[in-house]
Amino acid sequence: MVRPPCCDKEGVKKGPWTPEEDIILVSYIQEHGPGNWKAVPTNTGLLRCSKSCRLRWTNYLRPGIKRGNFTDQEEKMIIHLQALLGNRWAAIAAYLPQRTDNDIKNYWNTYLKKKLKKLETSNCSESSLGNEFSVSQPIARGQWERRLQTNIDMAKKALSEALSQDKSTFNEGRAKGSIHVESKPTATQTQSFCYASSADNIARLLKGWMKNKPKGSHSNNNSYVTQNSFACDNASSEGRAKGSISFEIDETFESLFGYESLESSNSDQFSQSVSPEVTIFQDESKPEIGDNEIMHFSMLEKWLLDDSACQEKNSLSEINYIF
DNA sequence: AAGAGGCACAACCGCCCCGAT
DNA sequence: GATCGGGGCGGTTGTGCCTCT
Repeated sequence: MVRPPCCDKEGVKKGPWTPEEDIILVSYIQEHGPGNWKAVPTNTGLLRCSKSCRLRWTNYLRPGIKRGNFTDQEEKMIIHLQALLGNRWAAIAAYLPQRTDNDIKNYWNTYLKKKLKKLETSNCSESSLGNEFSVSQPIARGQWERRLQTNIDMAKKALSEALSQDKSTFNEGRAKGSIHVESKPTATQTQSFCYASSADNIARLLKGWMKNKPKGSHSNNNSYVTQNSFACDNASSEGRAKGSISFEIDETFESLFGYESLESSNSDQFSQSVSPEVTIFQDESKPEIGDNEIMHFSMLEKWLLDDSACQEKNSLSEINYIF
């Protein structure tokens, strides 16, 4: 028996999300928390299927997401982890806080895969890419995996400990679903911060949208797209002068979400500034990461990078394992 | 200036897993 | 234990932008 689609094909809107839709979705999630996606289109009036709503949230609207501009370290981690784990993007994303599996997947498919293939073909001439990737000693794959597993086990253990502590300290104020907080902010604190963090993402989208808008889009026109806005704004948000348009939008969102300033909308700053006090969304963005977990991930990352430093020469042989 | 081709990325599709009943 | 449904995941597609000729 063929399973029916998650929603009716008719009356379901497809294609790029509009800022208006984003706002509706975020507002709803602010109020009800993520989860129960089936109910989202019904309760919000969005003409989107539940799955589309979930993806939009998890990949783009969720707070604390960093987009574009992969660093060298991240790139190396992706290469290592892909060699280790294969195309298990969700697993890889778990090691790269603030990155989504979709983002990593896209980055791999559009850039890294080609880069590595180039490397592979040019590798005959050895060291064509400096010392970054070259084949010399065969890697002790089993050892590598054992070390990874050990760290994963440690992380899991830390997580379960953290969670058990949470349960003892966290109480009824919790919304349904997967939401939980580590410390217990006041309702006002939580509420306003959640708005801020999500509004932040949307504001960045809108700013990017407004940049593109003069090309002929109107506010009621659905032809606009929101892509690239994060990357652009991450790069440009700091030290940016307030133009009239962005200022208007800021004001709009300030009034709409009660958010003080959107000008500090750098993801890194965001995560740094909030990491000790985890909000429901912060937590939801990486459900399995607690403070201890973060510590272990940092450790793991350090280990990966340290390891990459001494084993980069071997990475191609790992990569060849995949190709 | 215009068209072709490539690139980047958001979003969709279909399968699978897992918890609830 | 079987069935159902929601959600997660990976693969793929569609589309706008950019660069080259």
